[in-house]
Amino acid sequence: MTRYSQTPVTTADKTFYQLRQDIVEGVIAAGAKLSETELSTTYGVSRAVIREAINRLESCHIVERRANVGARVVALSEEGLLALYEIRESLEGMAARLAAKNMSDEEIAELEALLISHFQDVKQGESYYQEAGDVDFHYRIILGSKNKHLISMLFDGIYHLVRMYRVQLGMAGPRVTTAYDEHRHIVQAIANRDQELAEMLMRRHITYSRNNIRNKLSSIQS
Amino acid sequence: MTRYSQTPVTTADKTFYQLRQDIVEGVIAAGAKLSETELSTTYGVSRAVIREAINRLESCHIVERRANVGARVVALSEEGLLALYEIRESLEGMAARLAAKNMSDEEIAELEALLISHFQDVKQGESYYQEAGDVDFHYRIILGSKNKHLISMLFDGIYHLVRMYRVQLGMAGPRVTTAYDEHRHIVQAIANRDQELAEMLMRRHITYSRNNIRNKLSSIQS
DNA sequence: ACACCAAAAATTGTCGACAAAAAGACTTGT
DNA sequence: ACAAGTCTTTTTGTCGACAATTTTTGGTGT
Repeated sequence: MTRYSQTPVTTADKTFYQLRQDIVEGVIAAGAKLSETELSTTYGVSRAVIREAINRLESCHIVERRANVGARVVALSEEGLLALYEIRESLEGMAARLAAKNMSDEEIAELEALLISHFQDVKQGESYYQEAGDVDFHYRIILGSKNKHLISMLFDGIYHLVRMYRVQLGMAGPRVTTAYDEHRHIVQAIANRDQELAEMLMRRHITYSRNNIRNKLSSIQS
Repeated sequence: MTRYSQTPVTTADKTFYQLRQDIVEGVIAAGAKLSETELSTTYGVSRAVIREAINRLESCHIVERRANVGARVVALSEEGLLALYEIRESLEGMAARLAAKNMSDEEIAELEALLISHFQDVKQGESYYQEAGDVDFHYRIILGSKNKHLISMLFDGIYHLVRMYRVQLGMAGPRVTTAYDEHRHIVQAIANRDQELAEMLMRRHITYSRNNIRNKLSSIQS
């Protein structure tokens, strides 16, 4: 499988990945200030390395930086999450459309196989599907778009932010069986090379997730 | 008007903007290697500053970097440009949808006024419309989406790349009068708060541009 | 007590130097 | 003449120190 994962080579790479993980997982709290000197001692690297890592985190929209002042981890908000899902609807809808056009027959076969293995999991009542399975499914379609920018925007940017919300606001979210059906129909459309339908179904699928999340959020807040 | 333009404050900022401009305008050729030491003498700043600038250029997908090897300006290709337009179709379509939902009545009025001033230009046969006017129109709608990520992706990323193609492959492109009509219909849909239609018309508008460009490119190559 | 200004402390921005890795040049052997 | 390996050179990666800016602290006057 052609996976999309750059192995870290330089220490700045490793520090960037580590920092991103620590922020996404909540080890470093949302909204917290990132002191360069403090982080450099914590992670045992020079300030230059920390600076490079922070710069890259800024490009991902995981931290916000003000000149001569410093960087803060972004604050999580309901509207922020909904904005992310608007992007996802747009970009992943297009990804599904392009996947229907550009995926090889072999890749589609693999996608169908993945779906079947998920079906087994769902039938056995495993909750595996919820997180990794869902992500894997979407990953394949995004990769199937064969559009470099699309892939990078979603994998390097949006997805880490989405995960940050998922982890820190605790949205594992069910929707397992219904989501499975939606996935199935999307794959079918892709297999039929029906670009319009693939895009439409994907957009709906994400809109549903979005509404599901919004309901949860408002029920928590009330 | 709430414009989207960060004024450079640190020298790294300025160097980044300067470098980006020089690449977009072709002063530094597409595909060229970016030597850190060379650039630091050319621009009269330290290597650390150059490195930060290059890192930010990498986030914009304007340069590609390989660890321990160096950075190169991206190569321009037909498929690369078409891929950019796929993203634009998706993202700006969503922007138009969100603009129809989120723009204030005042902003919409300003947008209509802008359109009228463009109409004057077109009637007088001015070619002003082609570049700045078109960009301004799209900018307002993107800003009108009120989606931070959407705005950043297009303004900080895609648009500079698109301009790089325009400048270096010399695509000023006519389509003036037809594009004007398309713009008019889009504004009308936004004014009517018709989200579906606004998105659809914007997507068509960009698809037309895309096809126009593709025809030009293939006619050049043949 | 509060507002305002000035000095001190802390933090970010920039720089030059050293370490590590890659690219190029040269030698050697077949 | 060509290939492989080694040494040299060049380039990138990392580090600590200095400069510039912001924040905090402390004092002064009203």
